[in-house]
Amino acid sequence: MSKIGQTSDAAAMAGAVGGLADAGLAMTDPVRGSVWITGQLRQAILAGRYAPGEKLPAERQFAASFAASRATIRTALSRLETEQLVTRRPGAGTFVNVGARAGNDEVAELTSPLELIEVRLGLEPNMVRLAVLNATGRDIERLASAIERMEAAGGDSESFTLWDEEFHQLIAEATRNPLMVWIYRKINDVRTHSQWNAMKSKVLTPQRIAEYNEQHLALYEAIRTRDLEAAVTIVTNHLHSARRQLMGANLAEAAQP
Amino acid sequence: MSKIGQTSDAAAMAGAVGGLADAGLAMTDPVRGSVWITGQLRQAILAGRYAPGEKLPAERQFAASFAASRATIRTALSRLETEQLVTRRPGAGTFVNVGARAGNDEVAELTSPLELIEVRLGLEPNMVRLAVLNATGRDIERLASAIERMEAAGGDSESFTLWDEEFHQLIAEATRNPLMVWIYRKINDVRTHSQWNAMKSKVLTPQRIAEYNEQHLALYEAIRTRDLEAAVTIVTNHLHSARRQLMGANLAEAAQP
DNA sequence: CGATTTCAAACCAATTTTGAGCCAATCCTC
DNA sequence: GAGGATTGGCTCAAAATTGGTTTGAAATCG
Repeated sequence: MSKIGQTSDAAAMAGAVGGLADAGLAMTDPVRGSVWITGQLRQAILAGRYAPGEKLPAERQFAASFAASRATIRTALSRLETEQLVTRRPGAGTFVNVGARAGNDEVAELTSPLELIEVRLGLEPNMVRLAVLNATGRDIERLASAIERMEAAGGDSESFTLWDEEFHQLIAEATRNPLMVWIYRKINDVRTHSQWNAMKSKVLTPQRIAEYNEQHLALYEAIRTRDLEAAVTIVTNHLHSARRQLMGANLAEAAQP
Repeated sequence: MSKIGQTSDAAAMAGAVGGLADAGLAMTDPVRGSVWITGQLRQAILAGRYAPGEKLPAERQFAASFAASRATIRTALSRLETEQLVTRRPGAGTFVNVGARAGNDEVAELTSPLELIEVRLGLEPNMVRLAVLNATGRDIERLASAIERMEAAGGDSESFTLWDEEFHQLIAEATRNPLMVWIYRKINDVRTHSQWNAMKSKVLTPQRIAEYNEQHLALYEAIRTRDLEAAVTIVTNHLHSARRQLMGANLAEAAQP
């Protein structure tokens, strides 16, 4: 089940990085046959692109979309029917079976670290802004105690990850905005589930952890003193550098297969 | 304000990577038949857009809103009646059953319209940015067909609300970012929830609907032509004006208890 | 070459959708 | 209370759509 999701992610990332090279080469396409189409549709269904019970587009429409013949589409759909993923009713259409849905956790699996950063980049500066404006004294106290614990903790990547997650959640709560808190809980979900973990050991060097801790401390100070501009700047810079490092790690990893 | 401009270089790289993930560019929309309409209405009821006991719009009006025949609407409503979600009384109308509310969504209940706007202000400009960079041809097509439906639909608040929600969700999907899609689904939940509905009739005047439609059209054009700056500007202005109007309505309401 | 797959076109049968019209119950205004 | 407007309930036949199937040629690959 989830095995497929993982492979698709890996394929997507590999394709993303490798694609930069063969962007202009346009070599022979990797088998755009019925098996490939089967995979595409299976992934689309599992990813929730088509909801359970939903009616899929008609075979003729798929044929046009995939630039394939209807017969090819039919063999692909037949496989999915064999896998109990869809049900076909003559005259009516093809429907996604109810058992074939992607749960909430699948979103976490499907989201790449880079995509995560992109979302955070839009969200966190604003979040910090709201935190500076709306944080209560109690919120600041909690942040302070979190900072204390940070300084007490060792520089290992494991405890850093845990602490980092909590720190961000506290900031989210400091906005006093229920929706923001909910969203950030989801983001933390993704953060822990995503392939970030795979390269965590490579990215989170002790030196870098120390650097991040400095930034966190500065951010806390900015929030405490209600220095809006500084807080936003710190977060923005932090995320930008994080993304830069992330992409660097991605490329480095893909360069030596 | 120049915050967005700074990210342009990095954004371009993100676009390059994300753009390659559209190997499934030949993906098609789910079919908009009676099953789809059933799902839309079911979700609307479960999300609380229509309060228990509330009277739904007439079948003929739904037919206009969904651009479908009345018979199609009737089969959809019949299914909802079978699910005990609604009750139909000849000559009177269709009413939401009292037990039809889904599990109380705390977040949607607790989030005020103003808090919602605050989150959207942080999220949507970035979302649109990613949409401009990553949207596939298929995404643009879907937006185009949505725009067509907008122009075909009447200016009533009912069909506007339905359409507006779909339009924003399409933009979220155009980012090709699973996390973004997930988050925006939640935002739409909150958006359509009760508190906003209470003042919907006051805020959504026909004139304002026309104004919003213009902005939506402009946004679509900006996305289609990949005009990043224009798209971000439109969204930002839109949200700011929405926020202004919202606070105005809030104040007016609070002024006369 | 031979085997497999893909393609294109056509037709069938099941199903859905549509459009029109009319009825009866209910609601609203005068 | 009377009358007009609105609403859901219902019928019916034509049109459109959809999966199922066949056939034969073309393309692909070992």
